Amino acid sequence: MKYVTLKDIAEIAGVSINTVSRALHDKNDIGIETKLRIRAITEELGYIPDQTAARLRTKKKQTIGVIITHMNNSFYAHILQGIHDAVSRLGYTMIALGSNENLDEEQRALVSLKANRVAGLIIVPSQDLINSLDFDRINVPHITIVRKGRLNTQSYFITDSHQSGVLVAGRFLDCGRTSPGYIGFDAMVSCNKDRLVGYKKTLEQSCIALPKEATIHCGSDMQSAYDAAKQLLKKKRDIDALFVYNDYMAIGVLRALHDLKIKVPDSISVIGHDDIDEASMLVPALSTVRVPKYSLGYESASSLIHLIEKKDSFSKSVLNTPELIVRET
Amino acid sequence: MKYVTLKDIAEIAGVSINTVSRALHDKNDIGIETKLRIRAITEELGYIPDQTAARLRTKKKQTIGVIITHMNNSFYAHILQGIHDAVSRLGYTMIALGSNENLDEEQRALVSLKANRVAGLIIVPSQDLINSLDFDRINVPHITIVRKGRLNTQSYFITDSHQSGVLVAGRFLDCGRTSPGYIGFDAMVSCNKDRLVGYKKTLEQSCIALPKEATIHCGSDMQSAYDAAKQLLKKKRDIDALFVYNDYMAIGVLRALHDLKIKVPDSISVIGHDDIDEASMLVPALSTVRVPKYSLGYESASSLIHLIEKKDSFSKSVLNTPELIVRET
DNA sequence: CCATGGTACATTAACGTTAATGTTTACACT
DNA sequence: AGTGTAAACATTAACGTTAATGTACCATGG
Repeated sequence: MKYVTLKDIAEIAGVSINTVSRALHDKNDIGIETKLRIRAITEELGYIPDQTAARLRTKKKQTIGVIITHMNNSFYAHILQGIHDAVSRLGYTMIALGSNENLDEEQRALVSLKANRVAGLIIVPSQDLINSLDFDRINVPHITIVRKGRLNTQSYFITDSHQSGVLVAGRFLDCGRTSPGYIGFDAMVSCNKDRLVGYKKTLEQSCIALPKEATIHCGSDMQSAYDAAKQLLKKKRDIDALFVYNDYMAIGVLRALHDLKIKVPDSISVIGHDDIDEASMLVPALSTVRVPKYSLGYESASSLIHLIEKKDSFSKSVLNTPELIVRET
Repeated sequence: MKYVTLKDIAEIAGVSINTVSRALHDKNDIGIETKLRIRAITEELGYIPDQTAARLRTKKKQTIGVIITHMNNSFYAHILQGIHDAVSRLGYTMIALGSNENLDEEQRALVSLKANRVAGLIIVPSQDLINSLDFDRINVPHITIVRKGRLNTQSYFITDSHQSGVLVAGRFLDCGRTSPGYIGFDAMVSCNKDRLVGYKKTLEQSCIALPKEATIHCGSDMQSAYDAAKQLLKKKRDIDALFVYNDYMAIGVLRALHDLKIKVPDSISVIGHDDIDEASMLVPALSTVRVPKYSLGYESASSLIHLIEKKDSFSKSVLNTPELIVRET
């Protein structure tokens, strides 16, 4: 409740506040025995420095803000872990907030993080890219991850979504599937768009069409995906291969197929995206596209901090290469 | 990069810093036209108050720290959402960190949060309760959730784990199961212990034993649960009912049973705990015990803030009643 | 013996706020 | 005219730090 301050320590030690500060920071201009005495008192009182006051003074902010879309998708849990590890290794702390794919919450999160004077931001831009954050005006160092931002101008760390589409299409072609479908997320989201393009083009190179009525875009929760899958397969029963935007949604899709009594993978093959923890444990185990979640977080945070500290005018865009993981679907 | 300050606004408006502050806070002692002029300038410059500086001055900290064990279990995502909503409705912000069920990380998280001068803490105590946080020494208002703390003295918001065990045992008895098993988490964790006691006692009241070799304790990740289930069922093949510590682990257990070619629920019935999003979408859909995740977070955060602001010497302990959700396992 | 320089401190100021206290001006009232 | 008072501002101080600057003391050297 009442925190110990430098002043408390100074009074007990009978020295000035500044001397205590110097003693704790191993600065010069301090006698060895004074230093040890101060250290002992500090230890005893359980002093924990007030980082907020220190930051106010030094103008080094040392906090990285993170805005992700979904707190309940374990895909992001791994990314957060990566960010957290990188950030704390470099002496920073992390504040993570969720936008729930909602522009209002995204804006509120942004304001909250700026009010807390974060040194930089890592953002997964929310669904509505037309109206999403105007990155030019953020005026805090920032990068987007997972998805490109609205203007595609700022730095981003994403995976090669186009390549994901290519991989999945290739797999379906190898299996001799002829009637592919796609269950995607909001059509404007960059990674959704890129995946779809890579998927469709690759299919078309082998003269397999992806008709408009075989693709559907829905919300990013399991239930929406469940509903979308049912709707899609009622409309177009002959689909024998389904690429789903992410594994989380694919869980709903698999359930829908089960309820429709469509056998996976005999009647229909399903491939998700992300390779979340659940994927290998599902029955049947979900085939998917693996992306380096942890390192995506770790590397993006490391780069952001590098940018902040070195003040490079960096505009780095990293494309991680995805990897197809074939399991049972 | 460079944030607008009150000073900037004051210079443009040609007034003192304090006048700007009063204008923005709707204080008295300010002329209406001056106020409007200042507001206009503020708006134009996109001023966002520095909460850290304000908190330093007012000594109102307005941040709640949260330490949870698992970032990647969606059970906690819902709790966090509840905390976040409660906290922000009351004008606070939230910093959430994960301990990964690890004492060191838990300690580091605690220090980090204290260094950021949080007003209060919501903690899911980590696995190793013997050595876990010494809550008496935290000296910041705090409550534990989900699990009791080491000394069981401080305030906590948990669900009635004993009752969970009773419900599951009752269900197994109703189905005529005679050889129950338990796949649990660390034996010292309060909710694990309580669930097991309720489960075992209820079974024994109907003269069904829960032998030692039918219970196993393992790590809280899917893979550990998968391994544990395999091990348990190789050792004791006749188990026909399995209560699993949580749904997340149950996903691994279901997969293990599938790999062992044991039919669910024909040969063995499985009930998890938490009712996470995935539960209803699994094939077969997981029967489970539902707990009010969101409201657990919401209510605990509301209470904590009440405690902080009213300075009640509160020692509130809330037991939420769990609810059995019967699905297909 | 006094200037020089180093050691080990203290003092002061600043970060961006907010709260308490001062100050100026205008105007009403006796 | 002189006093009181209220409105509308400014000034100052404080929150807990850290950085820059100041100072007392002692030892050293020419």
